[in-house]
Amino acid sequence: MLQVSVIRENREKIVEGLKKKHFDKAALVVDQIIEVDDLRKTTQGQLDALLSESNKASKSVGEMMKQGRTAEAEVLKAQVSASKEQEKELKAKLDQAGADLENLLLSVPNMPHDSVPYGKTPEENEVYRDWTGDFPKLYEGALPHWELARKYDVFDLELGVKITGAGFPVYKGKGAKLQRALIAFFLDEAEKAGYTEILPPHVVNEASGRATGQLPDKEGQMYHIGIDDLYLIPTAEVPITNLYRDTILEEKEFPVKLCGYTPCFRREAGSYGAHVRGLNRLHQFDKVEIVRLEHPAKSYDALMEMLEHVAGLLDKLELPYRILRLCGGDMSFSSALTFDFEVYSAAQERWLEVSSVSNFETFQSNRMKLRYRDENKKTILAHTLNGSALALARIVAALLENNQTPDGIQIPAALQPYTRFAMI
RNA sequence: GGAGAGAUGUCCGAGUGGUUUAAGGAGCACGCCUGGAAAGUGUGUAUACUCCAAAAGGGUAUCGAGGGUUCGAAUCCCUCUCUCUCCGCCA
Repeated sequence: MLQVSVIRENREKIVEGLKKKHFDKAALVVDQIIEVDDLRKTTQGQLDALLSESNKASKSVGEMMKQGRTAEAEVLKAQVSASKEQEKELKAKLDQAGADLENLLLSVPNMPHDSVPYGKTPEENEVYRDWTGDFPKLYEGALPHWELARKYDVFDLELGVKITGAGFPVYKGKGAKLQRALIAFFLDEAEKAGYTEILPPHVVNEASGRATGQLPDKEGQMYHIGIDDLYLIPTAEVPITNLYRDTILEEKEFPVKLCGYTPCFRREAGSYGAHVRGLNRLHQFDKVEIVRLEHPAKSYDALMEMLEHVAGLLDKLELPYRILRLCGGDMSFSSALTFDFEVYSAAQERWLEVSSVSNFETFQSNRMKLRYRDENKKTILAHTLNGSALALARIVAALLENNQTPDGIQIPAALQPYTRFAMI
């Protein structure tokens, strides 16, 4: 959520920037925001003045009563009573203006960073760092991972359908151990990089979903538990970032670096088709997430650091990857700048998105009231960032496919201490 | 699930309708004192919105949340949320 003060001061720049996000109503909505905010301000001024008078009068009533000047007190009482109606009206007007303003602000996506390329579709994303190494050469008869799963019995989608539904895989034997190994590996690497491990709840309340930007706009993407009004988390970003909702940090507490493993639940409504076979798109998958809270002046350095952390993970797993800078049209609603990591899957002959690293600047912190106190004791919104480090299912797909040999599937050296087997 | 108690500032804690402008204590910050420290002592120490060109300084709201009664509510009433204790159930 953008701040009204920022919108007021940078109207033209914001309208222009939001074009990148294809938010066509930008000019109109920005004008509405300013108009409603003006109304809110004048109304509050009127109400405050009225309340101030009532408060003073009430105090006088108390004094008069004490001194026994009851007749005078009664007159004053009647006066204050009379102004009540007007107070009520102004209060209602103020509440309405506040609600209208909130709704307008919630409808505006984050301002993209200057470096974000124009473009609408994933094809228009910019290749930030291409893969310069070799691509795996597979032997004759190499299989896609869903065939490999059958051959080596590492996961079973049909069993998942039986007990839950489509998109909920059951991992088995070495397949299950591989999941566990990857989670432990990713968490250990994050710890080495200075991230504190968090194991949060896997369901969150509405306030949390709102703060990180999943609600109200992306309601249909999350599983909702109606009986208790809770949501299954689509990513650990939601509970972990929300640990700091309604918090004022001291400047010296930066940077806050957190990581956590959670399963992720996504309804993925409407995304069915040729590219969703096997582990490519699931309703439940495992992921280790890194989250950072940063001083605004340092958030882009932090973003680059996170980028290198994720790159390091893929290097250690010996997977070919490239980094994309997302264009305005492919970025999420709440992000200011996003880099995606894609791993090349040789058997499918396509790139698979395995990580997304984003700077949200103040978009989330404004919604969640996450601030810090600067040297002048002023409270200022912090910047929030997060990235997948990494999402498991597609990493598993790529590992199975790229490392297959006629004798089995080779486990990368870095992972073997965790799997305690070298081949599947 | 049943019964009871409770929620006050950074923390502890007083406060049952009007100098509460939230007592007192602790913590923290700055100063005095000291050779230095402790002790002592003084001052300060919430958030949001808003007025003012800015600063200084005002106004309004906030005692778990929302509503109500009243000229006036931390205090009385209603609804909700959460926490604790005991019992029941249970990994």
